[in-house]
Amino acid sequence: MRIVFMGTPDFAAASLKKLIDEGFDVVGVFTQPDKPKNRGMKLFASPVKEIALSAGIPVFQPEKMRDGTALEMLKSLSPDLVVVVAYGRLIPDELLAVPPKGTINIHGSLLPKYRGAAPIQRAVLNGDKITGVCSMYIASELDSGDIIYTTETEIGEFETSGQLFERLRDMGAELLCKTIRDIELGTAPRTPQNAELVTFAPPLTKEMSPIDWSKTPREIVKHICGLDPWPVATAELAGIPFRIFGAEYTRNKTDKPAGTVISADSKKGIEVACGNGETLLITRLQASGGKQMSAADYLRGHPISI
RNA sequence: CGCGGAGUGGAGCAGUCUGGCAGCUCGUCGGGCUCAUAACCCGAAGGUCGUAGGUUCAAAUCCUGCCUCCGCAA
Repeated sequence: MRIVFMGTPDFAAASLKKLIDEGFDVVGVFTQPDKPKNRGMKLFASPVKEIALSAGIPVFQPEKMRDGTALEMLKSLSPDLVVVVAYGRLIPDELLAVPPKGTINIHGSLLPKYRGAAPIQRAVLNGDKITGVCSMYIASELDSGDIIYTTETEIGEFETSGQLFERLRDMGAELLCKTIRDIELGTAPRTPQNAELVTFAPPLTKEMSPIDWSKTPREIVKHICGLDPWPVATAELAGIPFRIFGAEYTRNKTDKPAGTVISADSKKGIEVACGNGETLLITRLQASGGKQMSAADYLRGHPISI
């Protein structure tokens, strides 16, 4: 079965690599054009492109999806099935119509929950205990297609979006292989999404970074974990701006206003007042110009007196 | 050459502007004290000051090249 793969970031590259390793016949790869990134604004190829090139698979990087060139590229490959994983573009209907076995997608949530760009981060942010990945047929409307298979997993209390991302990425690659095999055998199920349960996961923005200390400790922990590795939670503690990476629960109570630094112990970390008179211990942070470090290490070089 | 920050014993920092003894908070090791400790007291080890060159009687400090790490820019 001739397969065309479309994807761009790390999340997609893992699936592509799995397909290649499992011996699927990947005849072509679509990925977004190289973009300038990082310091120096150097041009970077997407992770998917690197995998494809090292496997000797032809790479296509159309600038636009709707001017006809992408359609011609796809037709020339005469795929039986198209697989899309985090391509970063909507696929026009005329491309969806090309492969006889359909166009499928891997999504990082239990659809119909969390349609959209940031399903994994939103699940962490909202404090969900369960999430997962699913495979689905692509329909014209974003993430609205019929579900094929799902895999569930628990979210750790202190698991970051980045950590969950890696797990779901690998689970997604597994699920993709199973899905393709069953499509080939003709045994793949097809379940429409329950429209009443649809929710959306809009992209994260930097405006979300500042911690709202009036929330509960758990909400703040979820905020910190959900925004890691991007855009990262921020807070001003004792007047100093920090990026916050880790926290632990305490059993302490305080009558100080939310956001007040209660203690700064170079053995433990920085304890801050939250909502309901509860407190949270900040254990990992980064000051401007420095690198990420434990709060205890920071306090050894920069003592904070209460 | 997109903008900016930083490299100093094992960790985190000060010292650099104004050149002149390698310093602070910890950790480690040894000893002491205590019913007890992530407590306290005494002592010790551990550093080519990122790297290469330059200026100087003298460079962590001033000048130049290079390397590495970090933030912005998605």
